[in-house]
Amino acid sequence: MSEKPAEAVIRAWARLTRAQQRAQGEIEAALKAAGLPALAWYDVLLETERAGKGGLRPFELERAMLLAQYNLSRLVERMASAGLVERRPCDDDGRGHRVAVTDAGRVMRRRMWPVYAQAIERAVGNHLTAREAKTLGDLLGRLG
Amino acid sequence: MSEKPAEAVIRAWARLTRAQQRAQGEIEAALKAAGLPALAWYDVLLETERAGKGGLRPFELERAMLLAQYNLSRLVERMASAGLVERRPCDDDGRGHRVAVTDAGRVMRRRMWPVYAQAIERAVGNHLTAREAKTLGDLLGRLG
DNA sequence: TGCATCTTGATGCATATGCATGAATTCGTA
DNA sequence: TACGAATTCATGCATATGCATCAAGATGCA
Repeated sequence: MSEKPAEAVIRAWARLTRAQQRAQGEIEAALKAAGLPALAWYDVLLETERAGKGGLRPFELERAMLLAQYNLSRLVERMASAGLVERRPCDDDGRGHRVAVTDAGRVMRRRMWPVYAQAIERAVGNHLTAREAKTLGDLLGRLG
Repeated sequence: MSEKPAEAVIRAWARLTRAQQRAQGEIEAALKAAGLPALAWYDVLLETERAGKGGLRPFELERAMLLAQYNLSRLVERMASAGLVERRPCDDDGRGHRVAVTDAGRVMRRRMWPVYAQAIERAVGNHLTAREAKTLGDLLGRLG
């Protein structure tokens, strides 16, 4: 394994990056145009909502979001001072804490979703049939 | 058009981002581990080599790389002071200039390629059959 | 031609990221 | 239990990015 990549692999990689950059660019622009926070904030809100009442540990968020530790630490800090999440002491581990979404955070996520969803549709859905979208998702899942 | 995205579309988008981040992370790490410059530098070197003798205009690079204008301006500046590209006055347009690769730049790109190629294979090729890689590339091309 | 407008590119300033490291706590194990 | 190693998270400092704006040259058109 890990020899020279075939042409098709190189092309797939090049287009993967390009497609992602383009789509993300459009989506971020749509959010910003609507006066909403960036995508990363949405992801934190979603993960913390999914985690339920007790929230989750920063290192869990870090893995879920593929974010560097220091990066996540500061993201949470900014979101906390914006009132969208809160840090709570962690009973069973004195080193860390838990990050939980606030009511304002839940409201914000609901406000973001329609804009986000429409942008996804424009950037991705519009270019593919339903069948293609499924195939694409499956293939990308293999890389995950 | 542009209504609510289907589940498959949302999943495709989520995995697109995740797969790209993961692959890019691995590839950047491989380059860094080899003491080589980042991916963006490779792209500039490749584009300027492709452009041939006269190089190309910053705004062309900007579009080819989906990079913001100020961002590209500074990237070129750093690469120029590293001796990998050079800025030349532009005959037919006094506002701008041309960016051309230097010999050192060509050498650097050749040095980067084996590391880059192997990282692509590991991050992408290893997970897909040849047929799948082609399908993935085609589908991603539709988003471009 | 003359002047408003657009294009091209750079840059000051605020913000975000990367890197190295530190501080607190827990874990593994002798 | 005791203590070195590992985990969790924050932070100072350097670098990179985003935003607004500026300067200089091209372009269009009255």
